[in-house]
Amino acid sequence: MPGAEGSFFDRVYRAVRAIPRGRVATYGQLARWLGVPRGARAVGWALRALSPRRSSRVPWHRVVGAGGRIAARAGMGPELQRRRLRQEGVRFRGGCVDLSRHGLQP
DNA sequence: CTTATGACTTTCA
DNA sequence: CTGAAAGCCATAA
Repeated sequence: MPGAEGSFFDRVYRAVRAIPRGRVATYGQLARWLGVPRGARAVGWALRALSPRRSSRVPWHRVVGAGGRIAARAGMGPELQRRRLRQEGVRFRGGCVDLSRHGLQP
């Protein structure tokens, strides 16, 4: 466990911050990592509540949906997230991230 | 305390 | 492969 201290939000942020550069994690995996196998939505909630100030220290772009699908909000996210991930050397297959290559545990 | 919402996931048709 | 439905968690009102 990455640290069961603090609020759920803090735990989520800490977990996201712990994602190494060039790798991505899915909501479900983060939830499982936090001890809540079915709390994927809650993780998304925490990321949605991220402020621009906090986002600077939380690599939210490294969090994707199941199968490497981009789940960011339509309008602001998908493109920016894809661009940032590619900037970190993440390979894309179609419109999805190659989890077999950049998954949390390859 | 109850209801509604959402950057999700899985299953079935 | 695409689409719809149900399930589960935390937060806000």
